[in-house]
Amino acid sequence: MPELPDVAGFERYLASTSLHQSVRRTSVDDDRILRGLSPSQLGRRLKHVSIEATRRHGKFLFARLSGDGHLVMHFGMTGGLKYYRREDQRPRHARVVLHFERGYHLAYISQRLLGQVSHTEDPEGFIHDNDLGPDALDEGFDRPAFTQRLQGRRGPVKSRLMDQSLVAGIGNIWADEILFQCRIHPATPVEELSQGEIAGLFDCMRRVLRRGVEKGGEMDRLPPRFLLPHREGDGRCPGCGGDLERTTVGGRGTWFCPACQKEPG
DNA sequence: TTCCATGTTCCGCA
DNA sequence: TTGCGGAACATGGA
Repeated sequence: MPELPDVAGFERYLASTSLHQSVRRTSVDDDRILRGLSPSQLGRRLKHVSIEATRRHGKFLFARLSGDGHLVMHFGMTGGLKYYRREDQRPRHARVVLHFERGYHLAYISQRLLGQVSHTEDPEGFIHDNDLGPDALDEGFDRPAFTQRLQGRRGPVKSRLMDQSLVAGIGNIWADEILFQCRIHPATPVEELSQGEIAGLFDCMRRVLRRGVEKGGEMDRLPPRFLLPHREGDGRCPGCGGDLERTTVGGRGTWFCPACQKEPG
């Protein structure tokens, strides 16, 4: 689930449940989820410390600590957060759990272990070191900046949209939605897009992701004119009513409307 | 049983 | 040297 809209939902969830609560202890269920620090190092970082603020960049979620630095979370292909009271409410695949002084718990969930939990002193440095482009919804990110970052790039537009070093936050699901709303075929080579199409793509990206964030990433709450509710549903294009098609672009399963999104060339 | 999955990284090739 | 495509990774559901 976790692309930009979902992680934005996790950020709100984290901020509404877990701020300003001192951590009594931390448990790590599977240390393969940790990057660059051991379970005991994480435990020391978090002991008697609270989360004071949250921040998201692309698919990464940062939690600023009252001690030093920030807790960093990435959710891989499956994952999320759950705040709970009783131990029998502990979710399956909880890999890291913060146990708060007042008796509540916050679980970081990652079924396939493709996510990561780490620590950084400096989110800006972390973003740079991980070669992340600007967040797709960053206020300061605009059409000219997007166009410039696309300059000289090649390959299917969908693959470039999912390239985190170009723009951070878009994954396989929302890339399909953006391209559908923009009426661009996902396999279109990015070097074949006109300036106007690139500008339109940027606008679609912002509009679609903002709507996704509003809905907290929940597909069934999206407007019916969106592609996402139809790909697992009736399989029909909400624009023309024709059958949606599934293909592979850049090795990833891709849904599109063959009538509305014209084949390149 | 086999295939597929909303992500990232690493390796080979152009 | 740089950038792109595909495989690998780990787990579980259809």
